[in-house]
Amino acid sequence: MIAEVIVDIATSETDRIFDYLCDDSVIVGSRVRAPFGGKILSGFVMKLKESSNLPESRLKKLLPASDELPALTKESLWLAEKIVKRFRVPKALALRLFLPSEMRTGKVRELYRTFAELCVKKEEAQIRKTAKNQLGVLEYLEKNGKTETAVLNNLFPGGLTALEKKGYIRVSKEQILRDPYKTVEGESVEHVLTPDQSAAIERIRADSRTVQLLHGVTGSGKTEIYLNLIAECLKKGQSSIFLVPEISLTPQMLSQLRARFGRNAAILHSGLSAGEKFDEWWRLRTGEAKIAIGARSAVFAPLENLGVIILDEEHDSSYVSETAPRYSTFEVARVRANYNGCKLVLGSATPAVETYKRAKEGEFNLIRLEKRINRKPLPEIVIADMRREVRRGNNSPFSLVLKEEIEKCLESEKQAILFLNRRGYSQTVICKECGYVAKCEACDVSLTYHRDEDCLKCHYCGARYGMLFGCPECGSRKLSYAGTGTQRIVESLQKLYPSARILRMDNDTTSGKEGHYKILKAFGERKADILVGTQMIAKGHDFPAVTLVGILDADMSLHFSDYRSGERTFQLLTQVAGRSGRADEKGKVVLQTFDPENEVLRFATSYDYEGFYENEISLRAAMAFPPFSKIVRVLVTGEDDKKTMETLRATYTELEVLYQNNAEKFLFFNKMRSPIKRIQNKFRYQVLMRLSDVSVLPEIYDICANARSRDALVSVEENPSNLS
DNA sequence: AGCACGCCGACT
DNA sequence: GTCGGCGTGCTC
Repeated sequence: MIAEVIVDIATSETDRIFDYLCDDSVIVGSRVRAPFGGKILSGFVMKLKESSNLPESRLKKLLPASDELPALTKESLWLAEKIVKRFRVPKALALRLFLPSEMRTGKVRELYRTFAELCVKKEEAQIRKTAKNQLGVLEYLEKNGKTETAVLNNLFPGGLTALEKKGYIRVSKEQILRDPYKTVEGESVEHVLTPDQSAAIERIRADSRTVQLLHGVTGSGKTEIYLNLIAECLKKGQSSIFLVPEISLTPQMLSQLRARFGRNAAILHSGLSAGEKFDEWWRLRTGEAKIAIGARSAVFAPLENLGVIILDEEHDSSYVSETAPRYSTFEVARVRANYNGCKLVLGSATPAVETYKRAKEGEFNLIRLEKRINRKPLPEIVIADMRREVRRGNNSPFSLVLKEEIEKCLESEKQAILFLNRRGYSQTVICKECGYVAKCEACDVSLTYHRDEDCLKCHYCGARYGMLFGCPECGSRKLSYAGTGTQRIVESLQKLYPSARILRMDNDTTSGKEGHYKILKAFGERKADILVGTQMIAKGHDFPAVTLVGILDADMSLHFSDYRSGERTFQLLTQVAGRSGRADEKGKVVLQTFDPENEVLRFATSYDYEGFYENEISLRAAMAFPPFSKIVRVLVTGEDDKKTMETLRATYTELEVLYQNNAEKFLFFNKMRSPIKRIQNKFRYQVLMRLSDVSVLPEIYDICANARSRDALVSVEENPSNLS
């Protein structure tokens, strides 16, 4: 028997079939070990055949495989092929998406995990009193008996290895599936649907379209609808995928899911250990678990016979992969839904403009949930005009209204969240007296200040503008070139309220997910009165005692140099506002801005999505921004500036032919240096295009796949979220 | 992605 | 005269 194998090296050089001799125990879709160029690599069996074009003497034998069940299903192989075609990525790269990364990097050894147990009495062991970790291990084992080594290594680093060397401990492997949620107690919850929820489910069932969009305000009970749909599938023996933004897999959410579905659900999230992730994946593959819950990558869950796919918080930017293949979770989910003949249910309080447009045009079924379940009003949003504050001589980051509210909050022993809206690294110029923002004359997006060249640039057309020293509108010299950091906010806050307990959370200060979680937990336990942070505090956790949310600089994201900044701001503000007044107390939100007349802010304060959408879509149409066009960036990066430039030139020449033959499909076409010229020692050049017709996209991918060389990488991004 | 093979510059 | 740089090509 001959196996057609793709070796797990993601380069174009090795991206072809290699034939191997094998026996008939090998199955299509399984992972195998293959001798390749003097090394043993893992590979994927794509096909089996009787004979090869090569003489048998030149073929090598596959090593005996251990997979009794192939890692990849028929559907996985089919979907991988689709991804290869769509993004022109090496097959190995597409195939990797379907396996837990831990499986590939060799961190997981099959289905085993290791246990340690004492093989001598604790008294017999001779250990120095100072060896705390070794003593710790001994004590733990005496008390708890046989224990997983991972637990011990975590609690007493190093202790185990030392004891093992001395022979006091026996380590054994056991084939046990890890259950990461053993300790999570599920309290079973009553789930009676409201008439609105039942009606929504009925409408989803009755509609024949694949994609269903649930548009419902925060608290309208979307989650219950999802869970109901999933439960329905489970009853019929069908499987389901439930996709959520990574951040929303909070402990509360996990226990809720656990309570509802028990071991039928496999929950894939970044907090799991390598082994746990693998086992959850394996439970899905074997069919033991029929529900996959997780972030973006869970869309590749190895499930068969799907009954429904749910994509919650559909607008969330984490659903777009930022590394190749740059798939959109929505696109993959829809392809899978079509393959399985099942529904894809999108849900959001603030759908992406593009999604909403397609729903309104009838491509997706649009279902609105207007009422909140508990009938509680949404918190009141007050706009504070920061221009007036500056004119009155208040140069602090806090408006008078906000100060008053903070004082009230502290007096009544409630909690407050102050939200600093700093996005990314780019900075815009804003006049502190009239709210003027420097924009590109051609593109109508905010200009970005570049410190290195001391100029302003438009990231969409590459135009350069000189620095401003006074406001062109009002002549004021009070121009702000940078936002204020959380550090400074905390300092001035502490000065104002010396006795207040303040917590700070941002990317610079908190290391890793653990750190974030710890801070949120401390705040939830009311160990602080005020939490100051960036957008990472916008989502997730419920803080019942929070009655005030202050948005310090609503303008920062509004004037971010991106055509989606209005959309992002509306989504962000809606989300942040939802942090206030979660329990009985009525919440309040103070929104500080230099641009109080701004439409996006106006619509956000009245929770008017429809109004926001109509306004936004007409702006997009006027400027021919997506969804009325597609922005495509071809990025060329390489360590050698000259060679990178040469690759750019070659790529550009090819693309230019395409452009000239299809000029009517292009709204914009040009090459330029990237706004950030060098990242991680790699020089960056780009060809920026805006297409009115995407039919040339496959050719763009082709050109770029052929253009990449040993010296430079050529990648294609569609509607990139960040043009640096 | 590695690794071997191979052709030109700085040494013993 | 040799050692070693890394450009080019191959791996079933």
